[in-house]
Order: sequence, then C-alpha cells, then structure tokens
Amino acid sequence: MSQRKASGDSGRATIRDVAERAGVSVASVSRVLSGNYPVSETLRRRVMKVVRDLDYVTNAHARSLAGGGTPTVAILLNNITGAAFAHVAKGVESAASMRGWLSLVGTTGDDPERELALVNLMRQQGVAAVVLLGGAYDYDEYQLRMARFARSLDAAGSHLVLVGRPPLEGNVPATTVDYDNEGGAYAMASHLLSAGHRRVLVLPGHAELTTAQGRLSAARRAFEAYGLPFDPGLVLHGPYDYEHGYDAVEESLRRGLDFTAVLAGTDVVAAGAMQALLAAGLKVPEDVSIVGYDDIPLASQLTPQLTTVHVPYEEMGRAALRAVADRREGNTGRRRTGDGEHLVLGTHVVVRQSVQPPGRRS
Amino acid sequence: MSQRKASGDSGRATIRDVAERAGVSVASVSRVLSGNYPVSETLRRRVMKVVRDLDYVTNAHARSLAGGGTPTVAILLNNITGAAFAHVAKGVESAASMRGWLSLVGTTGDDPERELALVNLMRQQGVAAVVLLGGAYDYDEYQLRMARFARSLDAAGSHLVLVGRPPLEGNVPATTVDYDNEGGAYAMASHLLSAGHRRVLVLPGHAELTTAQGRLSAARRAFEAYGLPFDPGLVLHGPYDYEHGYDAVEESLRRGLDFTAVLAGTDVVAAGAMQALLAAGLKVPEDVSIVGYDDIPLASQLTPQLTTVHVPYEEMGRAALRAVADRREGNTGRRRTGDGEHLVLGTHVVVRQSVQPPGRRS
DNA sequence: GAAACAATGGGATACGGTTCCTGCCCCGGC
DNA sequence: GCCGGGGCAGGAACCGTATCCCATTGTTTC
Repeated sequence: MSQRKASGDSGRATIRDVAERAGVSVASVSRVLSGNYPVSETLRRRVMKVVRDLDYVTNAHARSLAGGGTPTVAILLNNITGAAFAHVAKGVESAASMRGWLSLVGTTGDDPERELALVNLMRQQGVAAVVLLGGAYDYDEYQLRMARFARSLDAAGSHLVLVGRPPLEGNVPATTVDYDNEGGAYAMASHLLSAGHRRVLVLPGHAELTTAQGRLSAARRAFEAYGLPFDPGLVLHGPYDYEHGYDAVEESLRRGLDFTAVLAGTDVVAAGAMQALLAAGLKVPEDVSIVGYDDIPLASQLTPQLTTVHVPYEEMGRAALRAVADRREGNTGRRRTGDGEHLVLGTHVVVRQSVQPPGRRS
Repeated sequence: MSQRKASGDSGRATIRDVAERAGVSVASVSRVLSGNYPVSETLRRRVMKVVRDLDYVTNAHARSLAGGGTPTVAILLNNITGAAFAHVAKGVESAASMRGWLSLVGTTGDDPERELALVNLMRQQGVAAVVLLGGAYDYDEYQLRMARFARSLDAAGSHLVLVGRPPLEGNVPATTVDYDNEGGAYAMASHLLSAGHRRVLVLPGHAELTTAQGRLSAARRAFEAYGLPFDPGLVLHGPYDYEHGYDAVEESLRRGLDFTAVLAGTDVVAAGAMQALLAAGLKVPEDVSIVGYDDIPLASQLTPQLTTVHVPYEEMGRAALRAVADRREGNTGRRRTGDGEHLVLGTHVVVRQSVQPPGRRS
C-alpha cells in the first residue's frame, strides 16, 4: 500500500526515476542536467535519452531548496489594466526573462492590508526582489510601513524596489526608481502658459496621492515663474480615471468656471475631459486646450492627438530589475551599501495637437 | 568554519531557529503555523511570540516540497500591455488571489520557442495550471504543439487552459475558455448592413490568425444572409494594431476604394482607422461609419464613442481559473474527465456613436 | 613496470518543512 | 487505587535536488 517506489506514471518523474532507468547515480543525472561538472559523452547521451523518454523536468522547489534555482522577482501593483503600470510591469518582466528570471505578479487593489499580505507571501517565496508599483498615499504611515518591508525583505536576503513612489528617508535598504514628476509637470504647465493660457483648469489627482501633490505644486511654481496668479478655485481633485475627467469638466462648465485650458493629471483623465468638452459643444483645441501626463498609447490615439508628458515607464521597469540584478551579482564579500540608491529618470513634453493659443471664449 | 548552526542573523530564520528559541520541537512550530492539529494555548502563544520576534515566514519551497504549499497559476501571454489580454490576466489573477493562489506571469512575444521554454519552466515550478492567452497561428502545427503541452502538463499533475484560442481536437486533457467570436462578428456586420451600408472595408487582422479568420468568415456570412455581394477587394489583412488601422484606411482612400463603413478587427485598429479618416477630412460617422471589436476602455474614450462587440475578457479569466480550481478540488478518486471541457462565453454588440446610415459620399 | 595524477562516477548529506507514529501525562470511571 | 483512553508534544522519516568527498579507472611519466 505504501510502496515508496511505485515507479509508476502517477504524478511526476523524479531524478531518481531517471537515474534508475538510465542505470546511473542520481548525482550523475543532476550533473548532466546542470552541466557544471565534467561528464562523459556516453553517460550524457544515456541520461538525456531517458530524460526525453520520461519527459522529465527538474523540480524547481527542490532545486531552490538545495541551493540552486532561478531567481524570481515579484511585481506588486494596484491594477494590471492600468496602461502606465502595465508598461512598467512589461519592462520588469522582459528584463527578468532576458536573464532567465521568473516574474510573480500580485495586485493590491489599493488595499494596504492586501499589500502587507502580498509582501509576506513573496517573502515566503524567497523572491530576489519585490517591485512595488504606483503612487502612495498617507505619507507618514507609508514611510513606516515601507521601512519595515524593506528591512524585513533585506534580512531575508531579498530587496525592495519602489517604482514611481517617493523614496524612503533614512538608512533604509530599498531602491527607488522614480521619474522627474515635478519637472514634467512644470514643463507641461509652462507649455500652456507660453501658449498664452492664463486660466487653467487643473485636475492633478487625489489630494493625498504624492504624485498628484508634486504635479500640482509644480504647476503652481510655473505660474509664479511667469508672474501670474494661480487660482486655487480652478483645482479639482479626484481619481486618475476617465470618469473623473469627464465629471470635473462637466461640472466646471455647469458652474460657469472660466478657463481656456485643462491640465490633466493623466492621459486618461484628459480623455475624459476632452469628451466632456466635446459633449458640451466645445472644440479642442480651438475653444479649449488640453494636456495630459504619462504618454500612454491612448494619447496619440485620441482626436486631436494629445500633448502630454512622456514618462519612460517601460525603461523604469527595466532599470528596476537591472538595479536588483546588479546588486545581487556584485555582492562579492559584503558590499552591501546599506541604504538604498535612488534613480530618477527624465521626463519631457511631447507636443501633439491638443494645444492652441486661447481664442475668443473668455 | 562550517558550523551548521550559526544561529546568527545571516540569511533567513528557519523553523528550527524558532523551535530552539521557543524551547519546543520543530513539529510543534509547524503545527502552530499550519493550525491543522490541536495545540495547547500556552504553546501557541510561546511560538507565536518567537515568530513575531524573529519576523519568521515559512519557506515556500520547502513547504511545497514537503507536500503543502500554495497553488500557483501561470499566465502566459504575448504582451502585458495589450488591453484585452491585460483584462483576462486581471480576471485570472484576481480569481487566483481570492483563493490564496499565486500568479506567475510570462510573456511570449509571439515567439513559439519562447512559449515552449516558458511552458517547461512552469512545469518545473509545479504550477497547478498554465493559462495560455491569445490567438494562435498555424493551425496544424499548433494542434500538435498544444496537445504535447497538454499531455505533458497533465502527466505532471498540472493542467493546460487555453483562453481565446481554438479548442484542441481529440482526446486532449486541456480546458478551453473561448468567446463567441463569430457570433459577435456576425452581429456586428449585421448591424452595419441593417444600417444600410453595402460597401464595407474589412480589416479582420492577420490572415493566419484563427481569430481573424473567424471574424472574416462571419462577416461574409452576414453579407450572404442579407443577399448582398461580398467584395474581397475590400478586405485588408494586417496586425491588430493602431498603425495597421491607420495605414489600411489611408491606403484605401488613396487607391480610391469605395466604402461607407469600416469593420475593424479590433478597437485599436478602429482607432487607427478613425484617425486616418479624420486626417483625410472625413467625418465619423457622418461620412464613414466605424465599428470595432473587444470593447476595451479605449472604445468609449474615442470621439465619437465606438460601436463595438463586447467580449467578456475579465470574466473569461475568472472562468479559466474557476475551471482549474474546480477540477483540482473535485478530484476525489479518479474523476479525471480525460478530454477537456470547452467553455464559450457570449458576446454582444455595444451600440455607441460611430455608426450612421451611409450618406452622400459614394 | 610502478606510482602519481587526471578524469569521472557514486554515496551521503544538507536544504527547510510536513506529517506519521510513538509516547507521555493527566483525567475519569470502575 | 488501578487501568484505560484522550489530548498533545517530540522524534524521525521523508519531499527532490545539488554538491562535497571519496573511490575507481585509465593515462602518463620516470
């Protein structure tokens, strides 16, 4: 009943099955497959034949328990269907697979509890790194939480990478890959101002979101630099989605707000805003100009094509993985740098067709 | 030098460290953590305290080697950034995490070699299932290849799920989750025809892609059902991307082709087509009507909003995971059904603003 | 021709858990 | 008061693979 060696087809062939059938030792099979030890040609052939016959693959769990194993990177994001995050994920995944690494994916749905659970789950998996995507809320709590994650992962031989989030303060073992959020927002606002716009409806995003805060303050600085008054009454906060863009513009028009341009926090928000303007019989950009942020494919698929800020999302993903891989390979001795590095990638304005100098409408 | 029990902080705490520090046996720690065996309250408390102090998490590899372990589902797709696939992936991932399962992700980049390598990699990982997304080329070769995958995975206690691909013939242990591709295409074409369109530019996709073939033949059937001639000269094949939509329409206009509507194989293709029409000074839908396929968010963000076929991508992902989970749980005895099941989810036309009866332009 | 050496195969052990089986202790019933 | 049994803790046998260390064989050199 409890025969250990059923030798049957039930379940999965083990290295012992292969060894037995090939009439060699387990060690030899392992060596043939790893290829990191001299093995005679006849033995190799004999083993490989059995491997093919049995359709054998090594058990990755056992392998990584015994020391070997393929490194795995965990990608944690709010929502896979967000274009921006998807591009970062693509960058991470492609860079990972290029090195033979695996990618685990988990979605947090913006739930801190779930985020915690996922980080722990990934720690169990012994991943080489955890890449956390997306903006962050609640700055103080966030700092504590992330610092704990970082130390915890670091102690387990893993590493935390924050992408598109604010870097951690203090001596925390985490890497941050960021883009020049304020620089892009400043350039974008300046672009509108230099086109002659003076009254700009700003839809920066959620007030608690660090990304939104940065974009808003950059816009304000641009107004100051032009010596122009910034009207807080033209700022409407809300989520980064199409509906918010639509609703915000619709409501602004209904309330009779006076503006000649819309500075949207996101391309998707811009798309919603554009739709609302068109629905109200206004033309873009003749009556109202619109700009976005992110430069996702949607931006160039709208009519008119959207002037926006290009963010190198995919490159950020690749950079994130590169940082981890370098750290892991360069770890000769104890070159653990302690506190993490901070990469900042550049952003730039992409001029398309959604901006014109303001017209008659006042 | 080679002290086995350094007891230090280097690396990761093991269950033995916890047991030692709590003054209990390894077995007890395991039992406290799994919670599947009666344990006294004092012991539980003692162990949990040490677990917290050491920030201990169990090693998932060891755990799954020993029999336990969290099931993992592998999602293999061409490209994460494709909106349709991303929604399927979201469905799979969310259904997986809802059950405590993990999701691995790999991208094939449309490369059959890479697909093979990934399936093997996933087999090594001992995943509960491999979900393969996306249309398939090369029908005969495809059948053989997939059948081999399916049997191979099945022998290893795993399972192959094909999503949005043609089902496998014969007695192959694979599950297929599909949508009513032809039904949707037929309904969409009928919608155009019943609006009065007679000359329709069809952009079904790549000629080798099974999805495209189905959509094209359904369109042809719709013409027949209306007793109308179908002009093969108005069919342009090409990839499912924005550029193809744009180029195809631009070229058609240049060649002076006569059409009053565009039946695009995809929403993204429709977006490109729309842009090309607008660039040529034509209005949508006044001069030319356009319809898409997929109903991704983009469809409702275009101007005018796109009439298209809704495909329940996310639901398909959920259904795929549900099928696997059911099979795995319901496996009392040998209820292995042998050949796989085939789920087909419905599609339907979503009417928006991009279709009007044909106008004057001939 | 013998000894030293390179090449290569095999046995044993470790990796970190889970779980079966055994055994102790304490309680209740006769 | 003794014995049986239930509840709970510990020891040990795996899970499948990599690798250290030793044995064997064929080859080369003095």
